[in-house]
Amino acid sequence: MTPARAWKALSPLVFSPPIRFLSQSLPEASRIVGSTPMRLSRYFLPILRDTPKDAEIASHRLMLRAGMIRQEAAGIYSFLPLGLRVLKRIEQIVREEQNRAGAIELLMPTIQLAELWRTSGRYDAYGPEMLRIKDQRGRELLYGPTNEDMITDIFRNFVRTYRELPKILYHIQWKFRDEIRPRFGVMRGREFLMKDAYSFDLDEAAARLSYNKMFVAYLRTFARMGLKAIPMRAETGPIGGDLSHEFLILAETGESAVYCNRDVLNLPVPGADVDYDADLTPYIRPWTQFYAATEDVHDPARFEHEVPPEKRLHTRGIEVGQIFYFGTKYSDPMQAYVAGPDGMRRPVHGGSYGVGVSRLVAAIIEAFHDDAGIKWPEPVAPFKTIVLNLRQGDGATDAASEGLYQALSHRGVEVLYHDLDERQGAKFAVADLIGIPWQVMVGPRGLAEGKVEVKSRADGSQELMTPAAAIDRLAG
RNA sequence: CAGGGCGUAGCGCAGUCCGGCAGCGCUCCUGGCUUGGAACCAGGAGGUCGUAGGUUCGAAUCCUACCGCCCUGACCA
Repeated sequence: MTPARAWKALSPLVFSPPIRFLSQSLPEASRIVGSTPMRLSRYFLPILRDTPKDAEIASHRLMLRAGMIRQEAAGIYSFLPLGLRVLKRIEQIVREEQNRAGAIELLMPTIQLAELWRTSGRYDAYGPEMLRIKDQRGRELLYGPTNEDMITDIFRNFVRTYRELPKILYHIQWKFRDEIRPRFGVMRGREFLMKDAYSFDLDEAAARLSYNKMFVAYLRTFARMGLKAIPMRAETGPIGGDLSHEFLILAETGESAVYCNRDVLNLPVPGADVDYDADLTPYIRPWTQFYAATEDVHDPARFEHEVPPEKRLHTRGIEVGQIFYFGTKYSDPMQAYVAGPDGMRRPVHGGSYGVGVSRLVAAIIEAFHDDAGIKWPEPVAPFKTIVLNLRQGDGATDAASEGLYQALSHRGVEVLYHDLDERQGAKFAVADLIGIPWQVMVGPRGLAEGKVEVKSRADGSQELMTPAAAIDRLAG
């Protein structure tokens, strides 16, 4: 049947309902996974009242208590519904900024052939932290700890000429590194979700442009999550040069000691309108002109010479991203060559750019929490608002809460409705623990004046307003 | 991997030294009474004491081996 005949075959009668269905479901479908409104009585949120003894740092403790994760083995976790929502939000921000910078998404498998790693010479070089396995035919496989080898293999199979450059390819995939000692929950798990991008350019000068794109994309990515991530000069390994930076967020519980000039904390982040095809150095230079280094590369003499005493900041940080240029490290042994303008084949210059997506969930909590629980920045929060019915079972309160929940849902607000038959105190505690940015408290006391109370989890400020005003505020 | 510690109910723990009915708090279930920061009262459910072997009339407890998990370090997103 041709498309035209198929069209005619559908009578208006049967055709119109699907159209209406489609138009209604489109906004819904365009949302990210798990982003629908929810009532707690139907959700799966296993809150832990006591602190599990295994959890030492705040983020690990809070993720377990808030029912975000469950440990399956050392360094291996299930993401429960609430945790998955946050993970997906972070992933989506990373994705959007990669796309904005011109990177192209693909998806490589978690399992790789040992043979591939032998062609790059890394199978034996990589240590015991690489999980090596065999299939039933005795074929040697491995659970990928990274994907440079595979992406280089993909690239060399399809790209022959400099005319197709530059290219930045990325994926967001689970990886496994059999760390000697996993710890701190998903902060340093063995299995972890990572965005890794790989750039391909004809020479070092071009590679530097790709590097700059990722540099700017990372500034934007972390800023969108509410984080102040500081690029710090990092060790470049055997390649040398100045093209490697680690992005760290400052936190007392961080694993690295850091030294920097306080002024980097107030530098501007490029806006969404940044032109990635233009010269990006004006955006980058301010970030690299100030001293900022982790202990590995810290130079005390330089630090004291370049940074006035009152500007010196020595604290700890959590690495959430890393970018570096590695030249022809993989393209040489794997013969990933392209023809240049002169017709001569030469190895492409590569770089790789990682973001620890699952680690960011924990890192954000380290940056945003208090004694009562998590304080999610809105862009990564599992829900934007939580409606607390303070007198469950009371007709007027139930009706007002339900109405608020429905109205917020219809306005597209991601709302969690706490409709369990619990006392207010318990509901407040849960709301604070799971860190939803806005709490709307609906109780007899406020309703007597026709008001509900909107509370900010971030700063604790509260405001009485009519339900209609609350809806406008939260939907705005 | 080295050093240290821990495996007893869903969670947190006592009991192990000195072998003798498997306990406490929270959670959970039922009912009552309550209602602005994890109330209270009453009743109830829930455990192959990490696994295997050994000693013993008898093992959570003593012995041996193994497994798992956590902490510190070196390593790492």
